[in-house]
Amino acid sequence: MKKKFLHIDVNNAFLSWTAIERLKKGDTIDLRTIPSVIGGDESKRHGIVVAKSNIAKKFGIKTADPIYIARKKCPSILVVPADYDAYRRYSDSLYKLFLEYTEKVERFSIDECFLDLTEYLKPDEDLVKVAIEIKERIKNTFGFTVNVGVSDDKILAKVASDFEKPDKVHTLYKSEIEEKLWKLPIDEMFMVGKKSIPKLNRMGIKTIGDLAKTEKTIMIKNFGKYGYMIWRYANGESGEEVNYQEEKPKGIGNSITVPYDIGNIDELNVILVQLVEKVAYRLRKHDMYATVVNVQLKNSDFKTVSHQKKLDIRTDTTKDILDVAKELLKELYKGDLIRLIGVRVDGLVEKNEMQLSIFDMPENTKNKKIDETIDRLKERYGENIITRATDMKSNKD
DNA sequence: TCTGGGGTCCTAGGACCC
DNA sequence: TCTGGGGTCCTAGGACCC
Repeated sequence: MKKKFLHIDVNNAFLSWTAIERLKKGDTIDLRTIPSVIGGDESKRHGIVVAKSNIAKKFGIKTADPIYIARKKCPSILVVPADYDAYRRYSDSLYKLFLEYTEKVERFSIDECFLDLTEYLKPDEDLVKVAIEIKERIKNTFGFTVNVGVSDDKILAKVASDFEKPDKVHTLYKSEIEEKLWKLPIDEMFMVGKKSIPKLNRMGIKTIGDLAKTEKTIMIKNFGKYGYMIWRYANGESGEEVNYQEEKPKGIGNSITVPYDIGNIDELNVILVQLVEKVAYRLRKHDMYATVVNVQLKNSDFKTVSHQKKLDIRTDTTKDILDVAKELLKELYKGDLIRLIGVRVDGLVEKNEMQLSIFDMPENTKNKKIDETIDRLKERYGENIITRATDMKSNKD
């Protein structure tokens, strides 16, 4: 049976959502009607463009541009900070709305969802009509616009939602790919990034059609699995399904670009503690254990290095993770100037799957108790209220 | 270049085992 | 030792996405 997929993508999500929030709070200027961007704090060296208004876009401002570049392109640009709590709320409301249409909803990112309506439409119901209805409902209920892609292939639905914006419904059925997809330049293909483009160009592949018509075996020979994947995508044969079961995370990470380069390990350790606190807290909120700990450093030359360690025992305690993270940092740090430090836990497993080994319980009990207490305080008073006493030595001398 | 942060997936090479 | 080949696990790094 022919599948019925929708891909819904919020237009300029972060900027639209911030604009609405500010209007609600009495601001008279709609960020969407002026040259504006959502950006990080330059004084903390987080200064890049996260989202832009359509007017800002007309000045040539692109996502991930440093803000000083955005200012060069448009001196009158208004830079506004992000409000991730608000974004999470809008995302949740959207998701709830989609569940009225089908239980097969996949949250692909904070501002994108896939819907599988194959078994949820009445015989006389038209998929495009439903798409338009959803789009209009969102606009009327929340005050922001979306694009909806309609297709019988999941990835084609995603590509379709990226066609002309904003506030549009586009179809890209498999039967339409020759006319609507193949003429597009290769860089507009989903999953084709700037590293692959030169290599594809050298093979004479300039359009998505060129890719689709290249021999499958040649793509596999040159790009391996990845080559086969993008070849299928270009041919409208992704075969992918909507993953609507709530997906458990496979890893949880936290990293920060520090306000100034750091050249000593004691200072790095202090930040490492904060990062591990956050990561371990989120890990416990997911009711999961980690089996791998990873520490990453980026130096002032933007060179990135990382070390990871598989744990002997799965854990969710801050202390266990911190002990390993400190070891990894020590191994990793060669004395240069550090711009970014990050911690990740990987190889996550669900708690209920765990075979309780009585051998690793006693010494863990104390740390578990500490974590539970801290988590409760965080829930009551907010995430930033409490931080474990860090390495006091580095503050004393 | 004054260049963020959160993810997923893949690959290549080394260690180790039989 | 002038040392095969296959499988698995682990690690580091990179490409890509939003």
